[in-house]
Amino acid sequence: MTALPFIDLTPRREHQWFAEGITGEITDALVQVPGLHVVARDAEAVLEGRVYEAGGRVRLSAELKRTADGYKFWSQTFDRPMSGVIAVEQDIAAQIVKRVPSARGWHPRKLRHQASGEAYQAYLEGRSWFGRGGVEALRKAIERFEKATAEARGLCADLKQKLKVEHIDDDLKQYPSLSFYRQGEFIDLCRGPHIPHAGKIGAFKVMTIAGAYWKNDSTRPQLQRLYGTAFFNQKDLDAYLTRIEEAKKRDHRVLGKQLKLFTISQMVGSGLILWMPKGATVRGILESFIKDELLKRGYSPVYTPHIGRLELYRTSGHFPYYRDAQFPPMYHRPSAGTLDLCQYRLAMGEIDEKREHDYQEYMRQAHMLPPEYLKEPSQAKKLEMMHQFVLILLKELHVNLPEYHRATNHKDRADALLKWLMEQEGFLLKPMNCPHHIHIYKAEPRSYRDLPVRLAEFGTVYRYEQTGELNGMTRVRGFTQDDAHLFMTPEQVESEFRDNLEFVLFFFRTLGLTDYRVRLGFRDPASTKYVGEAADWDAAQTSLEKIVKSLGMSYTVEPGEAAFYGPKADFVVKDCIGREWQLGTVQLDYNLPKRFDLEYVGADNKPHRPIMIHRAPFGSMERFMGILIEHFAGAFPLWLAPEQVRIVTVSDKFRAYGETVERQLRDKGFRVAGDYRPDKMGAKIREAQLDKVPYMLIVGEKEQSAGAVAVRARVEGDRGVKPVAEFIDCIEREVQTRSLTATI
RNA sequence: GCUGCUGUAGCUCAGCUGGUAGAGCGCGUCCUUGGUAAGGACGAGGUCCUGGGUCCGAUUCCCAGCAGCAGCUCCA
Repeated sequence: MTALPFIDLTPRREHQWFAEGITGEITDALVQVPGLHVVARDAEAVLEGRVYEAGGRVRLSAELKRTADGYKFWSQTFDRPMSGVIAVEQDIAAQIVKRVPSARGWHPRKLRHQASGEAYQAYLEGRSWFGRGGVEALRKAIERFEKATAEARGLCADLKQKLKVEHIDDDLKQYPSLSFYRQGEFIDLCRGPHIPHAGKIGAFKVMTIAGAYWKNDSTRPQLQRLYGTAFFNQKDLDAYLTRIEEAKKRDHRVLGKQLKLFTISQMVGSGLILWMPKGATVRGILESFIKDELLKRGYSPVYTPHIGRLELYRTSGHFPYYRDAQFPPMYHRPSAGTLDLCQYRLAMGEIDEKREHDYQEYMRQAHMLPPEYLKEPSQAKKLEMMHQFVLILLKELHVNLPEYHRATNHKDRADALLKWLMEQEGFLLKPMNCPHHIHIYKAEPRSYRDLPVRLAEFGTVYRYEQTGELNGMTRVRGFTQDDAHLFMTPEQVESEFRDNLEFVLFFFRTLGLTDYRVRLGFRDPASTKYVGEAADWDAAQTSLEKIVKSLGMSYTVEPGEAAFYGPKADFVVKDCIGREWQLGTVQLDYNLPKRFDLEYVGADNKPHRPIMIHRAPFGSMERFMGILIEHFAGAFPLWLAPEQVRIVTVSDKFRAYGETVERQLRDKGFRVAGDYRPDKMGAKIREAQLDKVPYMLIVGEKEQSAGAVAVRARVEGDRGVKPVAEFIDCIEREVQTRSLTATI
């Protein structure tokens, strides 16, 4: 091991936790991570800036892929469990080491017992990979070889890579042969391609490490995944990192705070947006903009309440289908909630993790949680205990439910309970507006002459999103959709759908949103989550694609992305760090009209079933606002800016004149503020710049005597002195045309 | 929900492996009355996320919870 490189993992506070040599062992262990090659080089490169190497350079490599940003690389997911815990630097380095598989006798050993805490040292036993191959091994070419599938399976089994074996059995056995890559003695099943050898990587950085489900399936085990990026040289890497930093400055969560657009309070609840005056101003302008357009296009405004009876959502299917993503139902009888929970689980026939906590809580409150329940490992027995609990509850409530008692299995018991629950008055915070709008449609008989009926509302809905999904304004638990539901004859579907796509495009164009993609969400034929007849789906999907084609839009068809009731076209945009969000959406629905038994009278004087379109050009005001903040980097165009003009006085003496200018602008309907503090003008200008106010009007001696203002545009700077009236003309025009200039 | 990281003043963060905390910006008061991105002085402001535990002593170490961040899963 003499001249061999090693990683020095600097512990958080001191160095003496690790015996010298341990670091080499860690490198050694890293080598064994499937898909991760460790390369020794001459340089002082660091891993995440904190892992130093004595005589060489550590590099990670794996699949390289060219992207718009350069090269990206990521490791394969690890194949074996970890067994060591190391207290080192708090970030990446520790994570890598922590996750290294145990193949070579990786032993954690308690090093020292602090007053309370424990520190661990970990060390490896066994021969060193470097020890045998040395640096030369790392410079070896990465070679590809192929094996017949059966042989390949055997090789993976020999390497004790059980997930690879599983992968072959599940998905790869259809291929006659499989490819491997080898560097020295490291062998990995991989489709490739690979770089010729790891030395090709000039600079890399491990970006993040995170869990990922095996085969992206949340019921399967979770593995660790390393994300990194690699470039041919350090300069390109630095440039890339700088670009990322710049992008993060556009983050709507950062700008929203800085510019006082919105806030989120833990007390009010996570995922619930509090729109501050400036954010609310922008939203209000957007809403009026939409409302005006809707009126022009023949929509009728409606208002509906924020809650509805559970029965409504049972009929629509939303309550049973999205049960876990909703706030709990509200029953008048408190115990009905508990029975509802039991009914749900008896119906499912399993104890789901998500509801277990709630269930135990109810049981505990009812003094009905026996220790046996907690210890019971069998799901079937737990369900049986739940059933016994229901019996007691029914008795105590004096609920006579003969059907429940007669039932011999959980499914029938669940049905009996459901029947009772349906008689109980219960409400749900509305997760969707459509059921309410449907009942407006149903409130009067409809003739084909009335169609299409277009009902629009800024409808606020509530969904209990998983904690891990919440994200600023883009993923929240309460949001307002710029929603509308259209009811029409089959003949009208095509033109209505087309109009709506154009509608969305019109908004996006107005706001300068050009970087989006169109996604056609179709049914996944293999999935059971969809309702309705296959024939309806096929018809809907075919006509949808036809319309999109005829509009000349580029799009991708994505099976499995449909709503449960119908196919849809979504407009998807990226946020400042490249994550995709669905904004505008137009959805076809043949199912809800059936569920709610909607009708219209046709020309033949017979009842017919209308077809529905759900559409929301912005998606939700919250998400749209979030994306818009990032799109404009907080610098809204004049027509949207919460503060359009700021008066800046050169000194205190000109306050009175400043106020007359302010009044003139306000009378014309502009959003204007005056900064009359006795600070230096330069400081006040700087503040207005940072507040991203489009126009500053500097007033002092010169302006006062001329009845004018010195105009400073946020982007171009000083534009010279103008009479007030002339300035007003200018900005009136800019607002009317919804100009997007000066928004950088 | 899962994996990992983080949680200190209004904001951004520092606090050197345990002895009741600091900076910059912001805020307040006073001085300064100026010409296109930061004038100066003084001052106020903190349950160090919450709850347990270890210890003579915990912001610091341990456990649990909550919240935020990144990724995965989900997204009507």
